[in-house]
Amino acid sequence: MRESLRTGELARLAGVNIQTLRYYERRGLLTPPARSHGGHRLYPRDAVDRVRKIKLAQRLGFKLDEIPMLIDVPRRTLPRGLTEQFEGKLAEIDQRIHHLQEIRSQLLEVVRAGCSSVTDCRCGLGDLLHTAGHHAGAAS
Amino acid sequence: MRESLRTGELARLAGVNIQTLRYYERRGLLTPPARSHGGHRLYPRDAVDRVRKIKLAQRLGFKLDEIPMLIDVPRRTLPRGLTEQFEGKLAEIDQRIHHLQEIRSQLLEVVRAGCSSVTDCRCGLGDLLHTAGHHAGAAS
DNA sequence: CGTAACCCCGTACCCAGGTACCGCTTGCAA
DNA sequence: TTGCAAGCGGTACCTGGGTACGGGGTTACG
Repeated sequence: MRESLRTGELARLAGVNIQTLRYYERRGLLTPPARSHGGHRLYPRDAVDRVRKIKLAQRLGFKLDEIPMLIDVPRRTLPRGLTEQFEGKLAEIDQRIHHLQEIRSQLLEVVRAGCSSVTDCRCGLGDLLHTAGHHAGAAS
Repeated sequence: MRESLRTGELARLAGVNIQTLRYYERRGLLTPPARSHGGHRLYPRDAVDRVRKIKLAQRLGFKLDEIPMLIDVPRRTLPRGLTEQFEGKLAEIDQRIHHLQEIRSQLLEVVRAGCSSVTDCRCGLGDLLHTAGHHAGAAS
């Protein structure tokens, strides 16, 4: 087992696309690795870990730009804000859920009103969607 | 009251940016309006309605590309699929809510474990986020 | 007729998170 | 030594919904 990984190996092990690794490097999420004398990237083995952590943080809803703050913790600059990061994100997610639920209930209202026919439409929102059709013959 | 609106007036009345109107026109959401002899757009008054309907459909979670199918109902081609459109979108929204809820519960787990300190971290997911810090001294 | 405000068009840019293509090297094996 | 996959860098493109800029033409009002 070599002590360094090449792009393709890292990509396979971490479950991402090769291009993605280069993209992360451009974005500053991965430090530029050593190179072979031919210029090929030679990743340390724990790069797998790092990429997986990135992916995990992503699945938890963090944006790429937010991730370094989470995982580049120097173990000394003790991040008092770490829990706050998570709590903030939690609040963010809650808000998004809430927003979607509002949309959901409005949609449900439309569906329940059952405006399957445009000429026989009696739901409030759906009505709004059709008024021009009903009232403005020469529209557009 | 003139019977046609200029771009800026329509934009103000419908609550969108002027550029947005041109963008909608490019996207086929607004039919190209008449022009003054100098080339300025002259929108019919009911264009306000149309733009507002577009915005409403958008708030209900529809993409711009999906909106013409909803509001360009010729009142004759009776859209058997109209309710289906809404139901489909509802299912889509439900799925997104569900996905966010999964994220939420994982985040909650992390927060509850309270890994405010990296050296005193005992949560499962948070642990994953820190293992490199704990175990791989020379990482990155 | 002057001039301010408005509008024209095309193009480029923004966010996020990648993906694809190109022509050229490198590494490794037979 | 040659063959060829895999990797290289750079750039362009994708989705989605716009926004901004620049350099000009038009309109309305006085």
